[in-house]
Amino acid sequence: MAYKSRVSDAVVRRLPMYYRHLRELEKAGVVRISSQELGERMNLTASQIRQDINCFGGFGQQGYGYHVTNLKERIAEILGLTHQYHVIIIGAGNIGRAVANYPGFAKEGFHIQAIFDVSPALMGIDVHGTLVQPMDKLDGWLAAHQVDIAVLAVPSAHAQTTADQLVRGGVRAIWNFAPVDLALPEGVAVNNVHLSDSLHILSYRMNEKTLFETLDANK
Amino acid sequence: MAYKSRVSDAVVRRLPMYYRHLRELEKAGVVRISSQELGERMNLTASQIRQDINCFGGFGQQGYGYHVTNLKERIAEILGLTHQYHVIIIGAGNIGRAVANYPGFAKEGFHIQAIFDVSPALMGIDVHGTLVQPMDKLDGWLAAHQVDIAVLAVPSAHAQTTADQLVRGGVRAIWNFAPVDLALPEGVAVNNVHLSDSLHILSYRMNEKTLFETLDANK
DNA sequence: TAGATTGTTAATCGATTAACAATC
DNA sequence: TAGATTGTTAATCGATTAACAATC
Repeated sequence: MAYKSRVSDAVVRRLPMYYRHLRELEKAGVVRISSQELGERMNLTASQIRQDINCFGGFGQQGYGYHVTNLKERIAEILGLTHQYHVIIIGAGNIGRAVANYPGFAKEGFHIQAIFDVSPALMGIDVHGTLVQPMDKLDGWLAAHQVDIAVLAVPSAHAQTTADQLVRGGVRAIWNFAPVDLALPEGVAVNNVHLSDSLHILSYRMNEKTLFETLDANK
Repeated sequence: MAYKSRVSDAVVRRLPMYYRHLRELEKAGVVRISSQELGERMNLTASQIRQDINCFGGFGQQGYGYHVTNLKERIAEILGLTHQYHVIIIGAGNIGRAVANYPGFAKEGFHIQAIFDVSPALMGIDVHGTLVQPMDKLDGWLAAHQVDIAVLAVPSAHAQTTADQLVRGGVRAIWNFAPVDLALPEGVAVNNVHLSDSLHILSYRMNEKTLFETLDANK
């Protein structure tokens, strides 16, 4: 049977935010925090924070609140940040290279093992200590190495076929930067970074007020 | 009084998706489409599509459906993509440069006018036809030019202060790539691209099943 | 006209908030 | 112990889905 997530997307999207704030609090030397205080900091209700955390277990203590470091560690586990991951990057364009050069990844357990591209001009170029390989080496690489995560940073026209290739090769998760909604089999995780969608949302928000003034006037 | 959005975030987040699919359909020569067909394509219910679209007006026709090009144009207007925008980039690191080099932006009306960075090593470097300027030129630039959108691609430690500086300089919208939740006054739009949050969500999803097997076992 | 499909109202479902007993 | 704050159940709110009359 298809695996059905037990935690709503709304909650999952907040998890990295909790992790970020807890790390900051820990860094600032805060030892304990109540759902009330954390809520004020994060612009959430205390109730929501307690509900969210209790999807995974009771990590707090009545009368005391939450131990910052402990809760941070629990959320790191929940997010899978206590594991190590083998990562490959498909596409050595601007985005692929920016991801490869992102300093925090290796520290968090995401280790870039290889980077592939079609363009002959980029062949053999050194990207953050990894040499760009031609795409026709991809199948061979997948056969020879265990790859956990593939960063998909290819033009949209090739995104789905490349994703299929990655899935056949045993990749467990795809971090997709192509402006496309991929169709993937059950069991392969995906998360999208749709940059142009994000810019369009920004553009919507900065124009919303004017938009409705116009729409209302034309009624 | 503070401006309260009339359209829920859930709807706004779907708008760029509609736009993307309608552009593809138009390109494929599809002239008309029903909410039913569009829903199958986008994995949404026909009902939801009609509800979403009717937040902004009745763009369909009973018995016919929606005219693809017309609906695409209406959504482009809603998203503010029929305007031209003056954009500056703060931070000429990997992300700032990747954004600057993104080919689609100018075509969609987002025109990069200037790029700033603190690092002396990057001064005067040409990024996609624009010379990197030192940060102390930013205030002067903002005083002399009308800037609609700032791309904020600086280290998190400087994100809030830089954002404040941009707001003082009259910037109307911030596209934020720093892993920080900015505090901004009413009337300044923001949208975040939290790359590490996105990766953490991917990591969560690929581990969720195992996670709950462990959590359940420990009960 | 008859058939199709929208726009819109009503019903349902799920997420958020409130309340409070449990307990540290 | 008394005070504080969680974990959890119940109430509310909002988003999604279903239904159907309007109409092209």
